[in-house]
Amino acid sequence: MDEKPSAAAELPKQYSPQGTEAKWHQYWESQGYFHAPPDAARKPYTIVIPPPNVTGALHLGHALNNTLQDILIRWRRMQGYAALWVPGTDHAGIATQAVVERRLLQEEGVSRHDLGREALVERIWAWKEEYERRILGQLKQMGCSCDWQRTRFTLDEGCARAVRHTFFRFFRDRLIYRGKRLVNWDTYLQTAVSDDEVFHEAVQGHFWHFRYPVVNPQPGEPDHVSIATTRPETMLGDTAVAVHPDPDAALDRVAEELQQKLASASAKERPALEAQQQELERRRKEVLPVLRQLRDMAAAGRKVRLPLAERDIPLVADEWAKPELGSGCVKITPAHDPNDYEVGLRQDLPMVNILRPDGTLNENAGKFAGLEIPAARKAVVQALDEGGYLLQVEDREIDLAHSDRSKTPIEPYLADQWFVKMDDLAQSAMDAVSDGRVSIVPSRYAKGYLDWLGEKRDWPVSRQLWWGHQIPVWYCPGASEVEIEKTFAKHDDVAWQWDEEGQQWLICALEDLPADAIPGYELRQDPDVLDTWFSSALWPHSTLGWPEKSEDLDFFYPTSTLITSRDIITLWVARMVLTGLYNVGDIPFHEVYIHPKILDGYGEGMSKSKGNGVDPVDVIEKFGADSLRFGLAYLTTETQDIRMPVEFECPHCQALLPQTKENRVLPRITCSKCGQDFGTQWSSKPEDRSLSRGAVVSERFELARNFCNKLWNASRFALLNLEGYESAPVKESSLAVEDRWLLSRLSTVAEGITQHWEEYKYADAARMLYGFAWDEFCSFYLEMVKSRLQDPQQRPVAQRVLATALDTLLRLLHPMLPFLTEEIWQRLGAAAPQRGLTAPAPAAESVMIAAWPAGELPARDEAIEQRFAHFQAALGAIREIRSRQNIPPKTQVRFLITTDAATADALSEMEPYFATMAAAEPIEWGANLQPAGLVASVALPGMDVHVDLTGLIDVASERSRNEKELARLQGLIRGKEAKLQNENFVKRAPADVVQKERDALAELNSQLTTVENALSKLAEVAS
RNA sequence: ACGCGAGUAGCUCAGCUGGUUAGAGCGCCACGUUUACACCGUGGAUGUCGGGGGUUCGAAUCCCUCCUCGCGUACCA
Repeated sequence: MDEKPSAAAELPKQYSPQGTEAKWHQYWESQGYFHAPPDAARKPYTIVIPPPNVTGALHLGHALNNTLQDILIRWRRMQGYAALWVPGTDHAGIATQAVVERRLLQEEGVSRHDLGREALVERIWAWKEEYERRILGQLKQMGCSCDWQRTRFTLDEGCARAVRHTFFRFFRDRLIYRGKRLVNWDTYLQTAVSDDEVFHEAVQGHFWHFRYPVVNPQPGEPDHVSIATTRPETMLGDTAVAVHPDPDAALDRVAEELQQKLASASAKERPALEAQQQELERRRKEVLPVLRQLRDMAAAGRKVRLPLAERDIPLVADEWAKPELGSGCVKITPAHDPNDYEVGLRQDLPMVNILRPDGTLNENAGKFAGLEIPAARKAVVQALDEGGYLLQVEDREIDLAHSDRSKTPIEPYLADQWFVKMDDLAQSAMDAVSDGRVSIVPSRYAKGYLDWLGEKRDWPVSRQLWWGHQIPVWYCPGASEVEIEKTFAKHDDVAWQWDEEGQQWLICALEDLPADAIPGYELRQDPDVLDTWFSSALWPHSTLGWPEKSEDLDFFYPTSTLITSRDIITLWVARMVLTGLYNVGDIPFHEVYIHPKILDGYGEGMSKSKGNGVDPVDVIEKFGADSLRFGLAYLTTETQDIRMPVEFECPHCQALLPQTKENRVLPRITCSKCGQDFGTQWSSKPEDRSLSRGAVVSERFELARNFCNKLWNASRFALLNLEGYESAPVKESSLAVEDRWLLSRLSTVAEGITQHWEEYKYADAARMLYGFAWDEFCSFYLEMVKSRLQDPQQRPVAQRVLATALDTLLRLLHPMLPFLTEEIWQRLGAAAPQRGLTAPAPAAESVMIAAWPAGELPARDEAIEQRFAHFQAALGAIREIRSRQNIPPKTQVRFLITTDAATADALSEMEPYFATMAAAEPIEWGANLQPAGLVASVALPGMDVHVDLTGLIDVASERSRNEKELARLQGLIRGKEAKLQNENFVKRAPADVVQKERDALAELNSQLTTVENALSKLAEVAS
């Protein structure tokens, strides 16, 4: 016969995600499912993507972040919300410029200054185009259901307008100001960076002790002061030496604190504290008198001689000098140290800057001018030594500040910068979280947010870069206020302030001003750009149309949830809250969910520079996007970061080679299996680059891949058995036990998953679906429905339930496994276009827009679930006996179950399934039955299962098993008895708990009897 | 130094509003090709729940303390 193969028959045995994924993404896009216009008939659900930096391609951290967002968006969309997910990318000012500059230098030997501003920015735009395309492509490959029509970029026109308006409003409201401040200076990139762009790293350094001579020492006075530093070259910028104004009181306070500590110290801590105490006493005797003298000398306006610079600098009395440390005196370099800067302000000291922006010393450094810092350091130390000023050098580990972007040491540097005043803005953002308008999940992260904002440190927003939003301020030194007013009187989009420090007008405008805007003067725009977080801070409202009036903004703002990682809670989340409140008058989002970080197998964060980063596309190619998504969701628990051991996959033989700290940065690796070489991301030489590249993957996605395959095959089974399917309402009475059980379980699971999504319990949801689909749907339901599908009488109902159950399961799985579920949904649609039990209806054209399961199936039926549990237990017992007795799978066994009448009744209905699932047939079931002949037994709560072993028994193994079981039960019984004999327990524990223990004991005793009986029977046989 | 998190089976992790006989996946052992699936099936072994103290009738779960690891923040003349 020439049969036409059905769609189902073509299904391969293994699910292969390659090919199907791109197809469905295209389909969804062509159907317009991703687009979410405002829709008054629906409730809004909005997420704005944390825009990935266009510095490079996405890694697994992004994959996690975006998977979690897509799961929520798909789920809410199915629930009927107008679910909008706004995609986009971030220009990442300093980071991107640094990457491109480095590239230029490496490949063309060209610096930004060689190229010029315009050309460099052009190059960065080209880079941005390339990586934006790559990033958006990656997101699509992952299945992200963003509204792609709304794709935004923090440097696009809309964002530029939002930035302009915000800056202008800040300026007008005097929330933004310009001033000389000590900033973190990156001498490599030649820009200021914020505290948050700085990381600290311990390096080996030295601690130098110098002496500064006292000018004209009087008899009895010290002739020098001793100071110490880790950065000797800064002494050229010293403008004072400080001593504590009341060293006696300060030392007393320290002594008192020490005393307190000692009082509560453990024996182990005591010696160290006592040593400190002794040191303090020594200080009192030896150092304190000198400090008193110096304090008095400071009060008298005395000076010390600064060597090399040959300047006289004052002794000042300031609390910053700690009498308990070092010599008790400290050099003050206001222009190059944050603490000294504060002292400088307090004491009204001159601030001598000794650096040029490029990190070389300037003319203030005298003969050291032009040297780079390391060279200057050496030269200064040598000169001091030669002059007899060097007292001592110690080796010391120094926690040195580095720029996050250039990885070079940060120099504190005095520069003109723009700042945003944080007082009220920060307070508003704190209030929003304190009063619960914005809630942070998990809540423990709220503390860091509040602490950080609580410091209310002004936000330095200017960067000496070329890639970013240029500061919309024009300088005009000469004009009078009258002239300015005359020019701009009719413009409410221009505001101005007098800059006292710079002796010039600062003119801020919404639209660019021409250089000749004020007749007779030349305006010059500030060349700096804004901190990249300035535009990111506006992201939730700028992407929805602000500052224009916009339907989108009205409908979708505030957004629902922000999903991000913990390291940008302050940098980004806090600032979005404050700008949202300031610009729009409302919070930007109701909830912030903070997800775990992905670490490698050694517990280290993933990064490009470490070489342990994983490209999600590698994972997708090996395991499929659904496996990537499910695997990540499965690992997203509330407290644990995600440990992800990383492997290279040999491109020749597919062997997985564990990544170690050593091999992960090699340009070429030899496969230990096949002996062939392959390349890595570090390959740069032509001979390495020509090798095939080994993908970097992790075996932690195998669980998800296997799960997908399992689902695929379960569906394959269903589809193979849906031939001749016809939809019709199914009467409840025609349902089989397993149908009712499965439907009850589906209802329970649907509720559970909904709850988990509401609470961001990704791992719980994934585990629940994994367990349900594998252990219940596949291992039990499908096995049980097999025989009914063979029976023409029962087949139609079985098919209808099967189609409906699979339909529901697919919808529950879809947010996590969009591609696989769509693939099956479409095939299911071909085989069973109308589905449903009470009122079959045409299935949705795509699972993506199908309704989220809620209340459509019969509610949970505890009785049937209980009954089923008995069946599963009995079946398990028989299988266990078969296995331990080594009974061949095809050999039929007979069994007997003693249990109460109700359970026996329920079990007897399941008779056929014992035959198909355990090759076992019942002898009898009921109360008070005694097994005749030789049996193997398992005692279960509420029932004993005996399998007739005539002619089969392996006595020895049966005996040892039973003896083990006997001992186990006896142990449990002893524990329970002890508990129940404890009067306190019986008296104080709640009655139901006590009763539960009594019941459990009775149950255990009955199990024990069964085992004892079995053993005595075995003894008879043996003798 | 302070704050947060973690320490549960060989590995990676659930469980922690106190009351089960402490679970899962991988790995391991045995059996198995039963017509959806070997990316599979059936069964099994494996844990003084980091150490010590306390609260309680009862602690993996609460409190104190110590140890180890990770992260964050601060300071370091």
